[in-house]
Amino acid sequence: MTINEESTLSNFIQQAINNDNESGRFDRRIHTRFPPEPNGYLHIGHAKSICLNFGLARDFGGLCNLRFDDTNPTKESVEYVESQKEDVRWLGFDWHDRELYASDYFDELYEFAKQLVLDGKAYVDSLSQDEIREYRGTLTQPGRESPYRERSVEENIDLLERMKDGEFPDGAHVLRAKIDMASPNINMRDPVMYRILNTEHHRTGAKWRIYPMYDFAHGQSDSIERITHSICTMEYEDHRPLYDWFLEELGMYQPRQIEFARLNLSHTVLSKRRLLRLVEGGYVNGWDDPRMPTIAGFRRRGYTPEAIRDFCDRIGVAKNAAIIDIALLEHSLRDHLNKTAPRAMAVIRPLKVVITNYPEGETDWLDAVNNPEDETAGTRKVPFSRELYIERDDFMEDPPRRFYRLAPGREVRLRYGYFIKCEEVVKDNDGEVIELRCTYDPETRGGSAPDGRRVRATLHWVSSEHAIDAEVRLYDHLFMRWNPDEEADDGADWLSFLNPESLVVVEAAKLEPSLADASPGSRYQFERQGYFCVDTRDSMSGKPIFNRTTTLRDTWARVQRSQSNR
RNA sequence: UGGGGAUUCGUCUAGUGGUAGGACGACAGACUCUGGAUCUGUAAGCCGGGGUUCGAAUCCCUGAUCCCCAGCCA
Repeated sequence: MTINEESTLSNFIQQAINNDNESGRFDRRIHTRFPPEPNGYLHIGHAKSICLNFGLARDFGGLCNLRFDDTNPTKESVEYVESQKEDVRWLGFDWHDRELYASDYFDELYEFAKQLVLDGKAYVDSLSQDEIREYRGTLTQPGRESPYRERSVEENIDLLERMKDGEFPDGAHVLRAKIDMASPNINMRDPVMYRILNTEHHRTGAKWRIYPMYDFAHGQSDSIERITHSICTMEYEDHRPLYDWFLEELGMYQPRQIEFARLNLSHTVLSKRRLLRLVEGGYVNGWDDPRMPTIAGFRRRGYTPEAIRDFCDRIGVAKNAAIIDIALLEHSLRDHLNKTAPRAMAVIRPLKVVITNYPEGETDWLDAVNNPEDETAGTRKVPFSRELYIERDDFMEDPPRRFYRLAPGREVRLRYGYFIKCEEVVKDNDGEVIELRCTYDPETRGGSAPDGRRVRATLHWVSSEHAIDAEVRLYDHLFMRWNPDEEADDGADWLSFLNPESLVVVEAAKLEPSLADASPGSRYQFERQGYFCVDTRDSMSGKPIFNRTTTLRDTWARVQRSQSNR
């Protein structure tokens, strides 16, 4: 896949690394890490970080660790660890033997904490949670020092050990760094290093009763792993002075933290809280619902890792809050699927067509190209017979200007088949068109006329006798709004912007018979309609279910839109 | 007069004192047995105001707007 060399080679993080290489700051060594907290499913925003961190390591000939930031056992689980590993792997990245955990360093971290206490740089605070908040001050007012701030080293060590040994209930004490309660940066106002959590950890079991906070664990973990560039999102910029402070006070090797803007995607939400609400509120069917912006959701929807990686390369890396048009993701998707997905014919909303001059009971097996973008994909046979289905949308009794599909008296081509002409329209008592009676030209077999006659349209079709039935799930954007997070003028909230048509189920689509044994997860282009994949969860042999990954670009739809706007 | 960060086509993004470029999207056309793909072209931008300079997106001053921070979450 071609990547945009220009943009991938000129983002500010690459420049920073180049500078560090020139100055020899890290001995020209590059070592990054992707540090998810195993408390949920990875989403497209994480994909940006994964591609960035693993990509940098790849491009600069360095390494990238997978490190789980598992410092809060109340929210984390092995299930999440497993799903996150699967997602990183699926995206195409390999951490080799460096599957690491912040919890691997709990012993060392505890020793670091004791060292700071011994140095008079940390103390045990026994204020309640509310009191600590009160003492912290506000954004505009400095905080006040805790009455416990000047406890003796001996008392602090004693209390800390007893905290570790499980002598106290949750919240009784915390260990705090002694920095500056008047700092304009709230993170420096004696931040909490350890809190008591009488909870078992998914990896360390019942060993610990106290767990380190992010700020006390992350930098030291980076340092222990000899990370050179610790890349994180903008909200951690205010934490960088603290990151550096711990490492300096501890006299440890110091990586460089660099912040970039997290990804926002149009027509969806990416905050963990909102994603969780969608799942728990039943607005979608689980974390891997094909409408979810999770890696698992995209995978089930039929997206390819190549498409997501290409997207991450295209969006660039910068520091300003941006909302990327989801159309860009869809562009990367179509770009890859166009080259790789075999074509097939499927009629989603069938309209019966009888070829009146075609012999009854006869079947003609026609040659169809599997992928015009890939000669090696070969050809297949599709059956033609007297009774067919075409798409309802491909016929109009009273066609408007620029509609050049089938209409009474008009001739069109059936793809890889024959030219047919509509002779008669059959309706039911309600005036609904239920059948078309057409004639075919035997001379046009394969799709071209010996007399050089041309037709304006080519339609997809299936033979009714040979077609297989399938359920088709038509997915669309989850939200109707560019930015659902932005409150509406009338105060309506983000959930009210859910797209009621984000999933439309069609029970009885008609597929060409070659699709009968399509395996779960396999992707196709249904010609003239879009890319579809066999659902990996609900599809069963004999009763296939296809998910629409995305539509094809639709010029006719655009024409219709511009006509109705007039 | 709390701290931190940001602002370049509709949306992203390059630019590092010397012709504002690319991508997506939009529009127009060519081609086409997918109204797909492909190809060609068009429109579209430096947050505002001052200043420095032969020359400013870039340097200086000033203002505006947006984002993040007051978890014993990460």
